Amino acid sequence: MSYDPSAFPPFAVTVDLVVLTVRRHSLCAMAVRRGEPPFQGRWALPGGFVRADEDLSQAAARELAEETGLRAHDPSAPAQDNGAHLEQLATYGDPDRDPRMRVVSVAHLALAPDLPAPRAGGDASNARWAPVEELLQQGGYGRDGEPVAPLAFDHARILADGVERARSKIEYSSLATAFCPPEFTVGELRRVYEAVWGVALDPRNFHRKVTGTPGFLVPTGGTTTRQGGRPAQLFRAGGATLLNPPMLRPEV
Amino acid sequence: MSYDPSAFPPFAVTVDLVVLTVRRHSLCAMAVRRGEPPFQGRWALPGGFVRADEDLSQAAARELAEETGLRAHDPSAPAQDNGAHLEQLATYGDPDRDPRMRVVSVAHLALAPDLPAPRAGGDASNARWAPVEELLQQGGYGRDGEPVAPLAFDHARILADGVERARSKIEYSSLATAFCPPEFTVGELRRVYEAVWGVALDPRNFHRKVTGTPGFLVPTGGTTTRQGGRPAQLFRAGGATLLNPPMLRPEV
DNA sequence: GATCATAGTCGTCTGCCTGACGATAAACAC
DNA sequence: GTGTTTATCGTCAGGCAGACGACTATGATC
Repeated sequence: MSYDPSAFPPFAVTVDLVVLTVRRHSLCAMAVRRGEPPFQGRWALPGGFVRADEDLSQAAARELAEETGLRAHDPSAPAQDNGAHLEQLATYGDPDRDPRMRVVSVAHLALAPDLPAPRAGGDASNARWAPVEELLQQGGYGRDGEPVAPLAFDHARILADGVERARSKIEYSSLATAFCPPEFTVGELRRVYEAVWGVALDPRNFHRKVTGTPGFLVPTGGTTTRQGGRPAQLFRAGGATLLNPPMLRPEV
Repeated sequence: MSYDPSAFPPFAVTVDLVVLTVRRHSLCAMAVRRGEPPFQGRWALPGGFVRADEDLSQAAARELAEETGLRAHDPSAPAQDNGAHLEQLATYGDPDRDPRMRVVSVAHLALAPDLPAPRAGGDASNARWAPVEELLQQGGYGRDGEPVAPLAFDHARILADGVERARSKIEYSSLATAFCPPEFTVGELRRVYEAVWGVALDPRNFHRKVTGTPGFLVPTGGTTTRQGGRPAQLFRAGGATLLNPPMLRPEV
């Protein structure tokens, strides 16, 4: 590794965010509308430049706060301070991914409970939650019948990678609780799995599995009927982060 | 995401490589000795600057070839052309990780079969395979009694992350075959798992498991006695990349 | 050449986990 | 009350993993 200063080309470094949540039983991602070229008017993932004195995770947490108002979860802090889970996803550095200059983007994945309304610098019309299938379908028509343009830059690929990471990670970790409010029921947690995986799960087996995994759920003592039906026990996320044995995703 | 050219600080972008192999029943990583400050004379992970017209994975493959002579496995190509498995690991961008300038390093993980001898620009004394525990122990004494200096920069953390990735990934993927030559026996594959995980596995249960997983192993018809004992069947890696159900790593 | 050490391969048994699904409980709507 | 919805407990069969016995086929040693 030689550091002759003339030997390396300068790069711009950004962080892009795949912010996922579950709304109305479907997996949604945050998208912001680009206000300037290139890809002006198209939807893109939120993100921005890493500052000179910032760590990558700091930059991601700052962007997350700016775009969504969410505080990032300090990984060293105890669970569930209502902050979002934030982790590095992957880095994208194709020379042509930005037409203007060489940009390397360190994508991060954020998982958040369902939130009121997005804000992008206070302008709600330029930020929204959209179902990931809608954002990923190339040039189809959205739910409202409007034609859908693909995401700007290589953001469709980044989003797809983030969704895949989330889908696989809730199998063997307790990360699905990051989509839930601080207190939640087994049924709400099951609906998270169903939305993220896009499958239906047996409520009885799911209940047995999650309540039988030590450290996954801690009962708070309270109950709720906010989902209708018989009152359900409320739980908080337990200390366990790795599930062993894992949740099994039904095939196909 | 605004692109005011005056708004972003310039970064240097490098790739660092965690190259792992299994030698003499222990997990080893490639280390190179630094020829210049900072950390002159200390061991470090191989790596170098990303060039202006290079993708990140291209840069990693180029560095891998330069430092080890290994060709990287094109992920789109069929398995086992004797190239190494190469994947992106994570990106490290702490503002202080390099004392001279702002460097963001995109670390990659490479898995290779046991190789003859390393070469770093043809100079063997400046590159070696070392057991990962030896490289990761901070300021202890190596097997030869010499004091061990920690790896340069944040490379100990990068190596630890790479080792952890490899340990977990061989659980649910067929990646352990990347440590094996094109043809190998069940026992050789088992010794890979034992070296990477640092545990002993039951040869009978292991044999049942790997030969019973569809697509994991394909018999070549040949046999070998290179390990002594009764001749063992030779296998190639099958097409399967994901193991379902996974290999189970014994707890502690 | 018999014996031993080493590896490989095939079976058996038991316990645990999962998927399928029946049954009951506790709320709300009418 | 009746029906609907959701939650929760139980049962049962099949599959897989861990523990481990038994046998096989080579090379090494005496």
